[in-house]
Amino acid sequence: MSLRKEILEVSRSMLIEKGFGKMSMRKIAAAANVSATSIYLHFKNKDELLLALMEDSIAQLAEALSNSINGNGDALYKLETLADTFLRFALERPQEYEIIYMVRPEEMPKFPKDKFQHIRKVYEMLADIIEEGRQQGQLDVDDPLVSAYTLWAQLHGIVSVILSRRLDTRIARDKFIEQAKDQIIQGFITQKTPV
Amino acid sequence: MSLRKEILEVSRSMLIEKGFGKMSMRKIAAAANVSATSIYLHFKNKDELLLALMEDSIAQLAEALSNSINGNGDALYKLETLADTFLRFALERPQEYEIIYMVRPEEMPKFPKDKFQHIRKVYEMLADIIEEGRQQGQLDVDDPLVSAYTLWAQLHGIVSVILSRRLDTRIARDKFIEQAKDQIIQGFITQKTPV
Amino acid sequence: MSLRKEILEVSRSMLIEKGFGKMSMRKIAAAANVSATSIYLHFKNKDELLLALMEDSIAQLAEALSNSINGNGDALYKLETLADTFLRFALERPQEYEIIYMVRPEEMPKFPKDKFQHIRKVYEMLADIIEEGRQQGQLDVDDPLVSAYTLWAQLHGIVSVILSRRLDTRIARDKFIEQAKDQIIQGFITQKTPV
Amino acid sequence: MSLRKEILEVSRSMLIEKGFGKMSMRKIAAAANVSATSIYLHFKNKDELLLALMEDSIAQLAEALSNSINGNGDALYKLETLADTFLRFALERPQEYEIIYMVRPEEMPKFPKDKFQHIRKVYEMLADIIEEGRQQGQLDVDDPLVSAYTLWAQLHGIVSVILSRRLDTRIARDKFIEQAKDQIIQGFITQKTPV
DNA sequence: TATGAATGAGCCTTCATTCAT
DNA sequence: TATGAATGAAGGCTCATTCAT
Repeated sequence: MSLRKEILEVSRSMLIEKGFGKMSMRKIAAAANVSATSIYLHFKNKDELLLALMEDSIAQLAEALSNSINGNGDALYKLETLADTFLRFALERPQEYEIIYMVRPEEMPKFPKDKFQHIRKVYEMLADIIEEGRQQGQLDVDDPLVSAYTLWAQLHGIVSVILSRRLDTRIARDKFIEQAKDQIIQGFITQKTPV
Repeated sequence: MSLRKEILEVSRSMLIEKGFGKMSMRKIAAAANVSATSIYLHFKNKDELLLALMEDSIAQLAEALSNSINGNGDALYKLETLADTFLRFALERPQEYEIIYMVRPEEMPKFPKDKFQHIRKVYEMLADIIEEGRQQGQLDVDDPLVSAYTLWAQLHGIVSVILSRRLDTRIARDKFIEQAKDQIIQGFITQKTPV
Repeated sequence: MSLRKEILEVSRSMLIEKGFGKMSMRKIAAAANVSATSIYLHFKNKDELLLALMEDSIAQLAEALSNSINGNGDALYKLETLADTFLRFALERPQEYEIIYMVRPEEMPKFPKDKFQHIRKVYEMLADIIEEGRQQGQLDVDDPLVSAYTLWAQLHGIVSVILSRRLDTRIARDKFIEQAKDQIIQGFITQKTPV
Repeated sequence: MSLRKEILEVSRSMLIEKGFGKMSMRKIAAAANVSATSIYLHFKNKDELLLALMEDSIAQLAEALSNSINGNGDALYKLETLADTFLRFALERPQEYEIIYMVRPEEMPKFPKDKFQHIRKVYEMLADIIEEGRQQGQLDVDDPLVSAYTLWAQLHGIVSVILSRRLDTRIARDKFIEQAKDQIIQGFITQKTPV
């Protein structure tokens, strides 16, 4: 494996296990069995390394979502599939997922916007499907792009509560996820007789 | 103002602005115009300081939510009010809100569980209202406590996307919030003719 | 118990258990359930506190030695008794004993010489007994005062090896002590036929 | 000179002059004209630095003792030579010597036992010589290994009193040493007519 | 592409001591 | 006699980064 990849992999684990503050160049170097200096041959500095990790994670999530809808089914079915995929990705590969949200907002400006094009594409894919559902009368939404964001946000909320371990110990994780997913989707569906 | 309060206030800003890792006792001391040592007269160490901040924030959110429903209205109305209050609190006082989620999960064990009783009470209040709505046939939920958590989680997702500045610049914040809120509530409502 | 005594007692334990470096005024205060400031009402500073501890210990050792020889027996017997007492005191009350040697030499000048008069008296008592033995032909020594110091020094060596845990684990402590004591005394005794 | 050696040398002085507690990494760095950080390139931490100093000192003492007996003479002569060498080493190079006893017993467990093998070898050399003297009828000892330890302990006592400046100002240092040495050796010698 | 040596800045924390009460 | 609040100094240590090789 190339050193670059090795560094990324080691960093990813460390980032998740110890948090950004305790992910140190030294420790990464030690874990990758190279000198600390060597990291700088591949990444300009710690921020760039983090950015590379983010890009990677975003790309993977995007790919997972894309792959999961292979043309089959109507808009609602696709939406459910996407929600499923999103939740599964986030919960099965928390490392990848969490990194996307790891950069603190006030540090975001440091990160070049064009790196987030990938994620925009995902939103647009979501918006397209929602728009499709709207036209078919299945979904009751106002603005599809906004809805894409609300959908993602709600799913992120579910994931976030679990990954940050704020879920009550009295509550079964799977039940929580199922119920949440149903409610979220329900919020998008056209009601026959509006309340 | 007491030094203790001054420290808490200064820390709170710093915690939000720079994150826990970069919130340093020295900087807090400097900002509060006291010696670094003095902080230790009021807080045993950095962790305890963070804990005090968390407790504070949780208490304030709990109070805001409690105050907002003053007996008026039916369950659905109360639920909408609570969602409103939650979002307003989080977005108007992001400092208070964010601190609640600032402790990274892997560091959670450091923090005594009993400090989170406060937050449990909030969940139980939510659950009670949801149960009330269920009995009145307004809300269609399975397990009220679980629903309390899914509600909170979805609201948190909305807040989280905004505060972490992941919202697309093309999207109007207010529109996003309104639409999100409607969808979330919609997910709880009993459908006349189930789809 | 007077606070002064309480402080002394607490300090003594702490001094032995943690060493001078880690015996802190704060910790002493905490252990004695008083404020750190209060210590300064009884002792000018940390050095004075240590000095008080030393004086105390020296006085106790001196007393133990004095008491042990109550006129009975000849000089050799007295010498053996003193050696016994010395070793027993040091090994049974290592706290008291070690403090006597705890002040580092380069810090000795800080400590007023007249505080060590007590210990001089002990040496003089030893010298007197040795002189008595010399006159009776039992002991073969050159200068009694010098001999008092060599005796003490050798005994101290034995104690020191034990207390500093440098004794080989293969060696039985009691055997070591017995053999050492015999050899030391033997070094003082007049040989019938000098070698 | 290599920085490692420079650090060791500077530390050694500081350790003796100020004691372990007041020997600070920063001060060592300053005295060696390097940054404090640089020390950590050569020694993992303060304890390891102390350990390196100890090992060094032990090795040097062991070597001095080994070298001093070059096969010549009988056991008694060798024993006297060793005592001489021991005392001279300790008093001429007090820094090297004192470090051997500088680690406080309660901190000993931190230090790996196998580092003290060197010193065991010295004891065994002593024991061999004593055993030789016993077989030749020159020395009257019970257990040679125990005797090796008592010999060392007695010599250490002499050194200790001098280095810790507890020797009475009325007493000539050289006289004290000579007399002590004679008495110690005397304690080992077979008495023609036992008393 | 890789490294060892080096560093300045910064970290959390503890300390002995003082001062006003 | 006692204290709570405060502090300057210092401690061990880790960090991201650079430079010469």
